Amino acid sequence: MPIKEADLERVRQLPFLKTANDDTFRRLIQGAFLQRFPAGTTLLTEGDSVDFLYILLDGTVELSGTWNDKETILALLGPLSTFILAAVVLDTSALMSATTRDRSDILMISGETLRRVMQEDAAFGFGVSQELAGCYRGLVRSMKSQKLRGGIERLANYLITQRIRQGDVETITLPHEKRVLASLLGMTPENLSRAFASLADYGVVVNGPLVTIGRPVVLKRLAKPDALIDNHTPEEMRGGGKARLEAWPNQPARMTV
Amino acid sequence: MPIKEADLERVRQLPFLKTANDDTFRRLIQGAFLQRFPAGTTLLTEGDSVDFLYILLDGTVELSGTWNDKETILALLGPLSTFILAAVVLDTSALMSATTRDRSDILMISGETLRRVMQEDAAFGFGVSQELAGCYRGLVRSMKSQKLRGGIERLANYLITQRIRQGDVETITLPHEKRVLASLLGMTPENLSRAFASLADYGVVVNGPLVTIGRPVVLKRLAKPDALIDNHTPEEMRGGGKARLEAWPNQPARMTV
DNA sequence: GGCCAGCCCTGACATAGATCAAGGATGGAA
DNA sequence: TTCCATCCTTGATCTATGTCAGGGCTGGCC
Repeated sequence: MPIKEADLERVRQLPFLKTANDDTFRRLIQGAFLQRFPAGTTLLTEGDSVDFLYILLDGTVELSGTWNDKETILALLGPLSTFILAAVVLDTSALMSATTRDRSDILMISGETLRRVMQEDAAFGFGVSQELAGCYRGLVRSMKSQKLRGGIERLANYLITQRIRQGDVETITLPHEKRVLASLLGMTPENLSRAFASLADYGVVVNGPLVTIGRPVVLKRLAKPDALIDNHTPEEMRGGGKARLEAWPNQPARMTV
Repeated sequence: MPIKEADLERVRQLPFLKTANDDTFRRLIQGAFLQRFPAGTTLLTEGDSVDFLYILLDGTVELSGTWNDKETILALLGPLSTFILAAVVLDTSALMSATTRDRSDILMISGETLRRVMQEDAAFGFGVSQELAGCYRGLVRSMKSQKLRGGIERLANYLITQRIRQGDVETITLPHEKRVLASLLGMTPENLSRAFASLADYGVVVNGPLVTIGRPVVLKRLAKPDALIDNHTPEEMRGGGKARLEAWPNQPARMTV
């Protein structure tokens, strides 16, 4: 699948590639290729050695981990997300599996090339560091959410985050199946159902994938959102450019825990 | 407190400083200073803006997060650990609080200088990326442990990890108070106590901070340790040098979840 | 020695969350 | 249309974990 010029333009705007010089960028995409995967494709299984950096241009990718026949979703990525960067930088095997959840267009960049050019283009290397730092901070937030909050509180905060990211609308659309959301939030589908049911007392009405937040203030009083856990950054992340916009440098709508 | 030559030597051996050129290193330590803190000092509260990179030369530091009057310990660091690197790289505020747990010697490096030299010395920048990637992977491991295992299993794996790091001895010494360990493992002190009690059936005998693992094989059958969650890297990390040694590039004995 | 604070353990109890089982809604395929 | 698979919900039940209260042990200090 040929790489379209428009795609290159989009990729070039990624924070960690924006700082790269033209030669670096050229070398990175030289050996890169774009591939379209159907939904449900396993791109990578945990433990696999990693040869490519993946950049999701379109679609959805799920990052998951397993142990003892149990599985949990660690992140859900939307377009213009980078993944398994850490494994590539360390030239080691992946700790998470990556699976497409929708049909997805993915740009794959040689890991070896990436490591090489990082050591020659300091500005690019700095960009990669920033990206990694953002990923790290995203995980810290997830971890705090997981260890400090109960299931209902995690859900309430998820809804509030979605509401902001979808533009302060009254009715949001859940971007994923409920059982997927449940795993992301660290609970069973049954418990997610019950959690939604308890939120009825707080003005939350569920209708399939549509969730109406009737009394945001009341919900907020329950959720107690916190800038040091919940990343309420709306849409304008890409564009601001240099601004610190903190963690998750390139995270669009759907991500979170 | 003057920086001793021996300390500089040790710091210079940190993986992410080893790759730096001499000029970079000189510039980093130029404005750096070494400070000794008593136990229980809060170095940084979550939400604070971060001006320095901290390098723990001696002692113990706890990284914690809070929400809604609850607190949880996210990591315990021993000598030659770097912390809040991510916040420094992004020039943003800290997501975790940092507190000394023993008397600690800490080297503080100007964050601004760090960011500047990263953009001039690509090899150093690459080292920082590797360090960040290692931290990220450490957190992924913690997250998987937290979401996929129950409390007893987390404890069992913690003990197995400690046993390996302390040199495959029969009796290990818990490096921290039990209530601290409980928080790190994501449970209450009461539950940790009970978890230890249930491990008696698996040959674990507790005597204050001394834990004897009588039947490691039996314990292992319960714990089901997994290379993609538990980092069983023993001591020789520092020294191997270039080897990928994977995550947590500079993590000595006490760390884990 | 006697006192006190901090840490740890234990039991009783309450709550959150998981599991099991059943049934309803939806949507695609025959 | 009918059939079937998938997803979601709900109730009953069980398990894990948190909470509260009591008490023992230790070590510092008067």
